[in-house]
Amino acid sequence: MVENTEYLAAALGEANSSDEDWAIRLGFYIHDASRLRRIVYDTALKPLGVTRSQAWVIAYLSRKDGMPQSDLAGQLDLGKVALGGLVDRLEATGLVERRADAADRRVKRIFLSSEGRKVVSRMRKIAAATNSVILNGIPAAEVKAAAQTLHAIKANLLKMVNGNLGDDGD
Amino acid sequence: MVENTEYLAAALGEANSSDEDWAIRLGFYIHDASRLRRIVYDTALKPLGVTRSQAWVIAYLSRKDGMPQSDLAGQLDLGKVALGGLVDRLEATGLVERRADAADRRVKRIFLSSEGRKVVSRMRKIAAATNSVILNGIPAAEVKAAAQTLHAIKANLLKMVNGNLGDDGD
DNA sequence: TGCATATCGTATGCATGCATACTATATATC
DNA sequence: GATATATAGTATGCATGCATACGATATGCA
Repeated sequence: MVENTEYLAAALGEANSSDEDWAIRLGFYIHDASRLRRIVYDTALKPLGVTRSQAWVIAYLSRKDGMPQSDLAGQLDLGKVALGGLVDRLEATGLVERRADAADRRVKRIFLSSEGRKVVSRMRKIAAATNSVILNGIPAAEVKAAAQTLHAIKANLLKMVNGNLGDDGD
Repeated sequence: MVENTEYLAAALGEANSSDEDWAIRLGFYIHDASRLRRIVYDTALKPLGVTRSQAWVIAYLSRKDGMPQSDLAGQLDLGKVALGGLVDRLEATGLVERRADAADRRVKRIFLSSEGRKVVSRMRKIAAATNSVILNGIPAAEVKAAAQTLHAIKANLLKMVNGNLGDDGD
């Protein structure tokens, strides 16, 4: 949402000691990188007619087809409502299908359509290509280190968000 | 939006070579960390009655009061419409004020109210405290390295998004 | 002077996400 | 078996963000 983090870092934090400063910057960079990644992926996926959120749903289904909506929401860490809306739209474009569960009539299971499967396969190529451009020129060691640090940050954040609800062991 | 990245990384990428794997994970971690940070900050700011987006607007204003809406939108990298909505809500809660520009009647300048100023000062304390918890236990050197890597990634992303529109020299 | 063009902010409509509340259905407990 | 409780999905309404279109002004150039 916000890109010129230098300014905002100054506006939000008063710290200028170098460690504090990097800490504040990191937060903004995470935010910026995420936002820009979203834009880039949305643009890259536009020809497929799916949004990023929709893409995630069908990517997930391509590995675990036929999940109940609630499970899918939990796996993707989305609310039931948000996932319901996504499925609505995916169903409207024919990439996905809701089928009633025979055993539990409350449950609706979500299945990829064959059209959906095609989209997933095109998606994978696009995602791989996009990612390599995004990381262009950055040494693999740095990428790995950054990933590990972010993983630790994510663990801290998860602790703050919930006492560890267990939906994410990662 | 999605937390259990391990699974999705596998679903989206086919690569398992370690470098590729970290590259893919990094993308998801960026996304997860950003999303969780958002939740954490929203929660922390809730007592102040402002959302994160609103917080950014007033934080920015605390340094550059009286900007025209368009400039503010550009600085915060938001669309005019999105910013207009934020200002609507901030104005409704009395943190901010729109005043007509005398010279150019198209322009409305945004000013922090005294109430808004109070909120900003409380915000700063909350933001600093929250950030230190988020980075708890992570060595300063790692934080700095991650920030620098993300900065490079951000630069790549900016190149992809636009040919460098110049709104973000950072 | 006067029209063509650019810019400012608003109006609209779509996609997402959140929270809360509600319906239908299961399950557990007495 | 009957009632209390939990779970699956849906309905609603708010906050954000995007894109497009528009009305009000400004400005540039003939």
